[in-house]
Amino acid sequence: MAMSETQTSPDLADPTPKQRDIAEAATRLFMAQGYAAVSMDAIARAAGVSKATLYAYFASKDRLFASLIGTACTRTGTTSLEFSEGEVDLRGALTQLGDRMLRFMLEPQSLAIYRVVMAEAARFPELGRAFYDRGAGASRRRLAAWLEQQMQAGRLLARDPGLAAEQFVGLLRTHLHMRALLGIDPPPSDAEIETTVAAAVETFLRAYAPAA
Amino acid sequence: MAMSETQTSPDLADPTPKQRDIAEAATRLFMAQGYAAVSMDAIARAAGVSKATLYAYFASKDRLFASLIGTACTRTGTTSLEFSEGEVDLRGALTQLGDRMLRFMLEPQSLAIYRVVMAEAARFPELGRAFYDRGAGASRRRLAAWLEQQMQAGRLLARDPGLAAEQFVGLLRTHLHMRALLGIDPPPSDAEIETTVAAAVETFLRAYAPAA
DNA sequence: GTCTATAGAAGGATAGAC
DNA sequence: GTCTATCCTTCTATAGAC
Repeated sequence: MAMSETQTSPDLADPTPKQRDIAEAATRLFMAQGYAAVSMDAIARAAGVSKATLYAYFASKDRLFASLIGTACTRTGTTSLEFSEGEVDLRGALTQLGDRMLRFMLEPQSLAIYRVVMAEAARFPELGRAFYDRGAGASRRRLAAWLEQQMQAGRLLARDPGLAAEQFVGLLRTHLHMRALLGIDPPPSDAEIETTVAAAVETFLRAYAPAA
Repeated sequence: MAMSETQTSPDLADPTPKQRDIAEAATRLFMAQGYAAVSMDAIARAAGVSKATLYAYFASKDRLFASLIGTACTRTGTTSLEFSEGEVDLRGALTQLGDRMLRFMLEPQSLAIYRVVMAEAARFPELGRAFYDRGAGASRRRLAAWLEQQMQAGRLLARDPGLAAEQFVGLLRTHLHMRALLGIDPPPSDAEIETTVAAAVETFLRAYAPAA
């Protein structure tokens, strides 16, 4: 539980096939069921190895979980958002950006990692930080920088770009997202997503567009 | 696990002292640690009763959890939001409303229940529904109805009031909320909250205020 | 490195005394 | 109704054979 740094962590950069099997099975199970509900037995079974092999690669359940979820945070953090440079159709750019971000947030993978990190952030504080810094926080930084460019170019009103970025994301993250997180209804349709994005862009532009 | 409805559930409307002790202890533990991480032993110990007594009141761990968290959803769902009637200082009303909603969302209790319901919604689907219907969904309905009144009175542009309500809440739920959920930093200061609310109201009004 | 087998602790749930 | 004591299962982790 102390998560000491002395033990060998497997080199996930160059995994053996078994390491890959273990990592994939364990990640899938942890994301679906959370930390406490998944046993090392279940992981070993799902990975097709024995528990002894599992423990040969990962010193403990704690470290296995922290390592895998941390890695998952990094992987999902690298969502490539493309920010148009130079002269820009602002509405089009925001729509494309919003569409990409919202679809990403609604992916089962994203929802699962969000759920599990939130649930375990108290027990694994470094996961909360990793998730934020590599995920939402990183997106915020990049979006804020891009919005600041647009502000300096006079295409948006000069406001706090960080706050503007958060507001844009907030406008995207309507109850569509919450309901998906809660597993209340089937995945939203393309039409619902497009409606939400268009409305977010519309509101954002009405608030941030310079007076014509 | 099947959560059948045949078993006696304790009457939580008129609880004995022991029922109260059990309910309080178990709710606190479940909210802090999640379903799987809390043992019936731990609950019995925290409540000052034996496990047998625990099982005299609740047929299983499943039912104990579902009953308590469902109750907690109902309790927190009844956040009294006051909606000003008649002629209204719209900015003032929205600011007051936003302040109240954001502070409520940032309360440790609210964050804890949000986390645990998200984490367990797959195993306890009725909890996801209860949480939404009695919490965010109910607020949305009431806020949407109030916004619709304002729209009909000509104080706001006529738009989809449900979407407008979600956007207002989305503007409030910035990274302040996410960081609090992830336990990343200490509770936000009054100043941070007020800034966030003021910015949300400003953006919302710029988008929804009729042309002067 | 990988397995089978198992130790030792903790889990949910119950029997039986009072 | 409440307790103590216990059953059986499952858990994490490891020893020892190959």
